[in-house]
Amino acid sequence: MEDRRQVILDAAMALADERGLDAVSMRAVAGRVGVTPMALYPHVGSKAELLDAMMGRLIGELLPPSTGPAEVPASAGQRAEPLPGQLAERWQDRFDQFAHAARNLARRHPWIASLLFSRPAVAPDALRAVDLIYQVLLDAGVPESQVPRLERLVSTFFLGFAASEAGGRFGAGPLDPRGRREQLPEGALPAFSRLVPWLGMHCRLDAEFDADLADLRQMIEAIAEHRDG
Amino acid sequence: MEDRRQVILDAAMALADERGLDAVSMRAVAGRVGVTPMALYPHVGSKAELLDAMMGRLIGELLPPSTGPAEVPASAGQRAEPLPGQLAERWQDRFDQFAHAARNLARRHPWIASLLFSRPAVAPDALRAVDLIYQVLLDAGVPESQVPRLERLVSTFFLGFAASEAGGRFGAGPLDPRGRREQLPEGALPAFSRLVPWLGMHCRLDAEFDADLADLRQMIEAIAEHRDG
DNA sequence: ACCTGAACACCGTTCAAGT
DNA sequence: ACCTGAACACCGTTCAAGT
Repeated sequence: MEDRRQVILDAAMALADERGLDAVSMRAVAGRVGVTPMALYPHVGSKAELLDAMMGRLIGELLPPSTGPAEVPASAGQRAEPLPGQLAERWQDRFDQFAHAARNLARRHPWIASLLFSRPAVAPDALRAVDLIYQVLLDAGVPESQVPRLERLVSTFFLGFAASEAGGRFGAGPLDPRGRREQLPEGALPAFSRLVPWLGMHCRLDAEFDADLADLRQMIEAIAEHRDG
Repeated sequence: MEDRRQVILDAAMALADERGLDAVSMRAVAGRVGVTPMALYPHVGSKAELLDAMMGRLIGELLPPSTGPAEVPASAGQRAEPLPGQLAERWQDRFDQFAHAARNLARRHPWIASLLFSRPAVAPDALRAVDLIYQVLLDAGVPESQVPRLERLVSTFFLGFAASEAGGRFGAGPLDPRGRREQLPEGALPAFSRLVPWLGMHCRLDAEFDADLADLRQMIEAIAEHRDG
């Protein structure tokens, strides 16, 4: 009985991976399963619940193997580079581990970013991910009163980066010939002219992400140092 | 002739403000203008171009009055708290000014965040916004080679925060009774238990945003100080 | 030059009916 | 218990036709 549900989820995720989130319609998913659209409803409730379930599964893949059965594991499909079963000792390494796992996941399943922004991640595994970052921040020495706020800051950046990468916000960039700079009067962009040598750099997003992580770690350390803030 | 286009844009933005981005269909916009759906196409090209134009207008509202005519200004409608015509002297103040203007705009028009993530902001005014942040970072003493990357880091956070606020990601929070913590085994969330006293804080998102800005400013200062990075 | 109307290929979801 | 088929109220967009 739960078997049918997993098959439906598999089909929906495959469809999202292959043809984007817009291609995930109840009709298309049903077609892939080989069934009438209406046959899905008893199993997934509605389209919104289907999307929530897809999100929950992906977040589960992000985490180290659970100690308890939060959700039935994916029946088939590639498990996408989860965190290593053994977490690193240093908080800095755990921070980078999680960040890279999240970004790699988002690159494999680009549709997750827009989903995460559009609905509260209330799946059990989402809470485990939050708890993982909480622990990183506590181990770094961040005062307890600041930990929840910093978790939101950091995960907002991770999500934003993933969404930007997936949605193409970083893609074209200000040097794109279609960037309509010509429509602006001379001198309207004073800072651009000074920075022309550096404006092609964002093609190397891997290096950029690493540098961002280094800056965020430094920020966390600074907050941990003067704990009176 | 351009008059009709502005009327259509007004209708689309009003619809988005009142009933959300999903309510902006070509048919609904046309109905509001008092015309057949197909009458829109000569003026706005397609739905995608209509959404781009809406985004361009909103970004224009964010900026101090342009020195050149980047776009015909909004014909009617509330102009939503743009930056003051006179920009602050200190980069810290300009940083906060811009961040607050962006957040207030996103609260007034919650649909902009999902739009910004889903298509590259290639409107002329978007480049002016990027240039404004470039200038702030340069004035802070950030090395030129790091400025474009830091602009993306900072604006990614701004956008992510706005999207999270608009989409409800911060909303329910981990203390929400529907947050299915009960489904997790005891001890699965070790850090949560230590932080229970602080988990209600995110209801005061205004204060949280200010604290985030302070941390980001500190990060920028740290990068400016050892310029050898 | 500008708009209309019918049409095409889609949506999510309800409801009564089948087996 | 599980699935189907027809229907309802929607989409964006094309195309030929009107004025």
